[in-house]
Amino acid sequence: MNDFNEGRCENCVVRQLNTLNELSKEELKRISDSKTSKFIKKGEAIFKEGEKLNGVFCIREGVSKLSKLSDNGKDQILKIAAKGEIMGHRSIITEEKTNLSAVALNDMEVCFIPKQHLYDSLNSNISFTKAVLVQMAEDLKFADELVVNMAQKTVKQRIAETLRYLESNFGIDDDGYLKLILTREDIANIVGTAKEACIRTLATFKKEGWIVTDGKRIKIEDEKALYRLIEGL
Amino acid sequence: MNDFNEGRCENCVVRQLNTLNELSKEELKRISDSKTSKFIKKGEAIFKEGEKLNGVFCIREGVSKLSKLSDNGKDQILKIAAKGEIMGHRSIITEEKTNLSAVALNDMEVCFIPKQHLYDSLNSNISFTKAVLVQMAEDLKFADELVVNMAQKTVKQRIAETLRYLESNFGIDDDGYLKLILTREDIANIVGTAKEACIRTLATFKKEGWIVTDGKRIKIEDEKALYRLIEGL
DNA sequence: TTTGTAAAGTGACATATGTCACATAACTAA
DNA sequence: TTAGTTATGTGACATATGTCACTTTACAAA
Repeated sequence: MNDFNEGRCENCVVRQLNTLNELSKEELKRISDSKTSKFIKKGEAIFKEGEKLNGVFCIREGVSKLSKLSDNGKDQILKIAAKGEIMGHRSIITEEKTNLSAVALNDMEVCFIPKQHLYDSLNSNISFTKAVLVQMAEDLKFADELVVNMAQKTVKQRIAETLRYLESNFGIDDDGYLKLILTREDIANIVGTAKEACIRTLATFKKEGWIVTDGKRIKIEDEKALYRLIEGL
Repeated sequence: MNDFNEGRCENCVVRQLNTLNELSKEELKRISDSKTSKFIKKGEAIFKEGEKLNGVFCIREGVSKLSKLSDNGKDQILKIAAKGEIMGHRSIITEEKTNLSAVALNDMEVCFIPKQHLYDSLNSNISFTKAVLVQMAEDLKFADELVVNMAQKTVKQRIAETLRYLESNFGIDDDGYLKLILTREDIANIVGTAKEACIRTLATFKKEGWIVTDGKRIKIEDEKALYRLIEGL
């Protein structure tokens, strides 16, 4: 975590806040200058559950999964974070060890912001603090929905929902396939099922003509059908 | 929502913030004075999912369940809020309709704080804003854990976990029974299962000698066994 | 290319859980 | 108290899902 290279970061927190027009010019520069960036290879961890973080990470390039180990030894993916998103801020705010692990889903470049910078901003800039609060409130709403889905929906429905989520959040390539390519196991870990069940479910979706697959790649063919499945049954 | 009586409230937000030593005396008084309080009968709703709230509620007395309707028509209980806790702040912060319903589990007295008061404090008092942020970050961590439990644990484990939760958060009465008495259906709605499954699971716990029941009332007899179940299997 | 490893996929099977259809008990309001 | 309603409890059954034990395929490194 020490071999960070100096670098500028126009995305990340700064960009998010910029969007919100909340950070003063000076503050923006201060945070941006202080940032160092690091390259992470696909499959490598940025941080691990239980670690004490010294700052937050924001994503300059690439995608990361945020997951938590269950007592039964399985990994539950709670969020997929992409360019511009921050990771690790929750635990910095409560001043605890992090409750999640972050692992790169493809090659990444991340920026590191020492926690003191964050605390300084939280203490001095109320607009900044409010912006972080609003973000956290939205994350909480998302988590609430996730709980309901996990508790009440079938594996089929959750996988359909995940495909929809992947499409709307990460888009499709020129051939119409989901841009973000996950292993079947990762998909299983998102919906909280076994990889075999995930594979079989995708196979039935394919048989129904709702999706097309090509190796790991998935293309949604019948969005309507997936929607119907997600809601009714 | 209009028949609130004028009243003072020493608990609620004010008390929470007081504990944090964050609110200025004047601010404390301002919020406290502005508050009106209302009595809610067991089973009545304080607000319903999808409503636009004009402020937040804090609990002076009694307990409320916060739940969300799933597409399949079932109610998922996401949180049980007790004396001193605030409800509805998430949606006020993001300025959306509320995503949850709040229903009284017993007779309650709640205070209402108009949203403008909250906004004023959020805008002027950075310590207040930070305190709310920290609270929200903790809620988020709790939600993360809930997701993992829902996704990875069996109904048995989740029910055991719920009993432990009820004991540690609401305590036991003189006979050792859980103070907070819930219907089997409510417990089922907490763990996301059918009420029949809940009833049967409690029956096996009873048969194993881990709990004792008396009508709705439940007493934990063998805490260790429940712990073992929650973790391993 | 070869070879080794990780991922995808399949089949058989056990089991947990949901659903339906009731019976019974507990509570509530008149 | 009585009647009506709500909650508890039980049985039978269908099905979704997890687990284990493999085979096959894709991919990456030597």
